Parts: sequence; C-alpha cells; structure tokens
Amino acid sequence: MPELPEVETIARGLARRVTGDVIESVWIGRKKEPLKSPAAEMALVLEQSRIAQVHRMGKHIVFELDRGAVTNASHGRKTRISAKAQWIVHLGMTGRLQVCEPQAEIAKHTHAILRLSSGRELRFVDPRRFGRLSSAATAEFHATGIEPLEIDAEHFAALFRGRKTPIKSALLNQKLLRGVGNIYADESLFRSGIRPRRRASTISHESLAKLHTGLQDVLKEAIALGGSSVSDYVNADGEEGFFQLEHRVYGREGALCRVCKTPIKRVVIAGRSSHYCPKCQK
DNA sequence: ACTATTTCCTGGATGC
DNA sequence: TGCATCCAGGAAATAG
Repeated sequence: MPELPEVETIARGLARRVTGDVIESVWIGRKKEPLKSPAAEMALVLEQSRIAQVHRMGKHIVFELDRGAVTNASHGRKTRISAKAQWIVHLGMTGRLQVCEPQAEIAKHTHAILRLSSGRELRFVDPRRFGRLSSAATAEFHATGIEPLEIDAEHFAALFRGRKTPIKSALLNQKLLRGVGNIYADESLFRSGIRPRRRASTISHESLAKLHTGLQDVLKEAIALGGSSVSDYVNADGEEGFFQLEHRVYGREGALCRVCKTPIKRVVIAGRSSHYCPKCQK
C-alpha cells in the first residue's frame, strides 16, 4: 500500500525512466472506475505531450506535461503554442505504473497504456481499482494539506489544535497533512510515545513536537530504504523496499515491543488497524 | 464546521 | 478440493 515514502520512491524511478519521452498515443480500458476525468479528455491531454517532469504530491504522482508543437490550422502553418498540462495518478492500494516493452504480456487489470516515443509503454495496472487517474489541462492540480516533510513544528502543532478526533485519524486526514497513511501514522505515534486513540487536542505541545520529529524521521528513513514492501508493493523497477524490516509496531500484533518486550496491541480506529505498545505509548 | 460511518473493489487467507 | 466468508485500506460520499 503506497504511502508517501513508497510514492516518492516510485516517482523518482519513473522520473529517471520517462522524463523527456513523448506520449504518442493512449489506450484507456475503462470509462469510469479509475478515471476522474473523462477518458476522451484525458487522451486529448496526454497524446503528443512531452513528459517534462515526474514528481510526488502527497500520495499522488504528478506528470508535468509540455504540449509543445501544436498546429494552428487557420494560417496553414505550424505555430508553437506553449501549453502546460498534468497527468495525476493515485495508486490507491494496489495500483502500479510499469514501464515495459510493447511485447511484454499485458497484466490482468491493466486499465491504461501510454505508448512512448522511445518505443516503450507506460502502463497503469490496478486489480482493486482504488487507484485514480486524472488530467488537468487548464487548472493546475492542487492537492490538499501540507507536505509533512516541509511543515515546521509550530504549524504542525497548530494542525491539531481543538480537534477532538483521535490523533491517528488526524494524521490520516489528507486535508491536514498529505501523504501519511496507516503504516507511518502508527510508526510515528510509537516513536513519539502517543497512543493512537488520544484525542488530538489533549496532546501536550511537547508531545506534538516529538510527533513532528518522529514523523519526519520515519518518512526520511523509509524513503532512504525504498519504502515498505507489505502485500505487493514494488518500485518502478519492480524492486521491493526494505523499510518493512524496520517497522516497530505496524503489522506486529502480539509480537514483542522492540524497546520493552511488551506484546504489541492492535485496535481498530475509524475502520483502520492501529498498532501500538501499551507500555511505551500513553 | 467537524466528526463518524459507510462504500467502493478483488486477491489471499481462513474455516468447514 | 471446493465453496463461502472475512479482511486489507485511501478517499469520497453520506449521515449525524
């Protein structure tokens, strides 16, 4: 399940492989489900666009497109119109973007194929269809929330002021912070000694400062290790990450806390599995 | 204006 | 072996 570190890893891998490539044609398999923009509109935006840049915003992968040469038919000669556009991909739970040769077997649940001028294809595969594709030709895509690696301690603490919701839910709320998912919410709460059910507004400024540091540390460490490979996550080169080996609470129900040997507990908060150490976290 | 709950979707694990 | 049931979870939609 790709969260900020996994999406960052994937975006960097894609940037290395497809930057500069031109999208020559597009095949879109479904009319709705993964699509947020109409299929025809998306194809129109993508085709003949040059991929100028690939980067991450929250859990979104954003392809910055440069739609260079456009024929102005009214004068019968080519006029260069510089137009910017974007292709925005959210991988959901099981979404994957693969760069491959055209003869490579088309995986089950392939929903979109972009044919590139380099002769390769960029394919979007998503069995569970929680992923989303959208395009922005005029209005620039604007993700909600603030990047957790860019926010300072004061603004971070202010996000939770007056919120009665459990801190775990607040961390998952993409309108506050963007990119934090279940794994890194649990891991950052462990690092800062806060139980996931604690009401956000009741947490001391000092603890929130620890949470700010803990969250930034865990995200940076995870990016350095290529993300966490749980279930079927792989990066743009099909390689697994290694941060799952560093998890201190996530997915460790019943296993002993690495700090105090107390068995890790699992509770459900807002429909999400939440893991914590009952001794280390208060 | 918030917060809580439900819904979407399929593969893999589990149980009988 | 086969079939039914449950579970994972991000974010949008819905309800309170």
